[in-house]
Amino acid sequence: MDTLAVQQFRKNLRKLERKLAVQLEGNSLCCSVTMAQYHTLLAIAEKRLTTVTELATELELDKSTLSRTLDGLVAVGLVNRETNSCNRRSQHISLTSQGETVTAGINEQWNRYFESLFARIPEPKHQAVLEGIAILSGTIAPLECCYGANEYHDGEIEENSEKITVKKGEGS
Amino acid sequence: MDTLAVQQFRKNLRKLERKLAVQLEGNSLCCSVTMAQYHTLLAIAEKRLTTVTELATELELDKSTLSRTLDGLVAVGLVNRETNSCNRRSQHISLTSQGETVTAGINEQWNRYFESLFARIPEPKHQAVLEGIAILSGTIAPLECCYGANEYHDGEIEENSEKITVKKGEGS
DNA sequence: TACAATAGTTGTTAACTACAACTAATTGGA
DNA sequence: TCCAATTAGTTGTAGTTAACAACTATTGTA
Repeated sequence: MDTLAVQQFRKNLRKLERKLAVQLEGNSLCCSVTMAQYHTLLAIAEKRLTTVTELATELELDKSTLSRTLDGLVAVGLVNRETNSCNRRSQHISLTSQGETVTAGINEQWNRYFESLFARIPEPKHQAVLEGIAILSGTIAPLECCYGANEYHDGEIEENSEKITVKKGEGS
Repeated sequence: MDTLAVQQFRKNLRKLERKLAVQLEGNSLCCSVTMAQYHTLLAIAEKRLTTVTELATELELDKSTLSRTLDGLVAVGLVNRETNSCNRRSQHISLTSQGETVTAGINEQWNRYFESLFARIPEPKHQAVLEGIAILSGTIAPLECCYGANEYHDGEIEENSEKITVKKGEGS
């Protein structure tokens, strides 16, 4: 795997990443659920009956983050959150019937979207797209902190600032 | 393209999306730039000399969002932001030499990461991954609002709430 | 019983984003 | 020439997503 191919791959992945984030996620609100809610609904639909901790592990999010996402979904009646009577610390999380309807609807919409997307890709290339995403999604592992080498900024950035960000709305 | 294949594809893409967002982006901070800054630096590096509007178009972000991302990068000396003397409304945006160093370093790190990632994928599958991402990143188009059909929630969600979210830190 | 572990929530902070309203500069007519 | 429209960018504000730390409540264990 030569560096040039990796460079081009990174560029494409970056583009894909931005498109997923900006073009698709940006529009998710119009379907009445936010992207976090969408991911959560689909994860619950898959498990059918689950817990906060299990969902957080599945989605690789902090329990607190998930707890609040569930707050929203429970508040609008898409998710049930019932104390487990066998272990009153834990909760049964499941979709309400309305939640199932909405999740099914969202699924249908996205299926249509991706069907129309594949319709714009030449038939012989379909397999590469399907397989490529499957392999990649199964292979990506957490990036270790400053993977490989980080010498370049130890003496260059740190001396200018503790943190490369700037408080908003406080300057001047 | 049958629906079952699309379902599986969506599931994988969703997994990839989460991994990119949570596992990789979540760790980007430790490399001294945030993910938004990283995307912006790379876009500037590609253009070499650009403007706020051009960058915003390229990254598909609002000008105001980009303006603030640039604030941060300028504040730490990675980006130059100079008024264009020919048109004093616009600005020349470019990397400082330090910005180039940092960007090159980030590139190197990510190249190493992806090289190690490809090392974990069987050789004959490399082409499918490269091609699949390239095709997909070139094909994804904006999702039209409630693409296809949205009948299912017009009478089901709206009657329960104006918005499927809940104000945080204000309830009871 | 006291202590540790587990499950989940709340307080707080921060990054990222868009939209609306704004300033400043430029362009194009009347 | 002067005024309106356009263009470039910034600032105010608010919403979504997320993590970390500290907390309550419950269960398990020595």
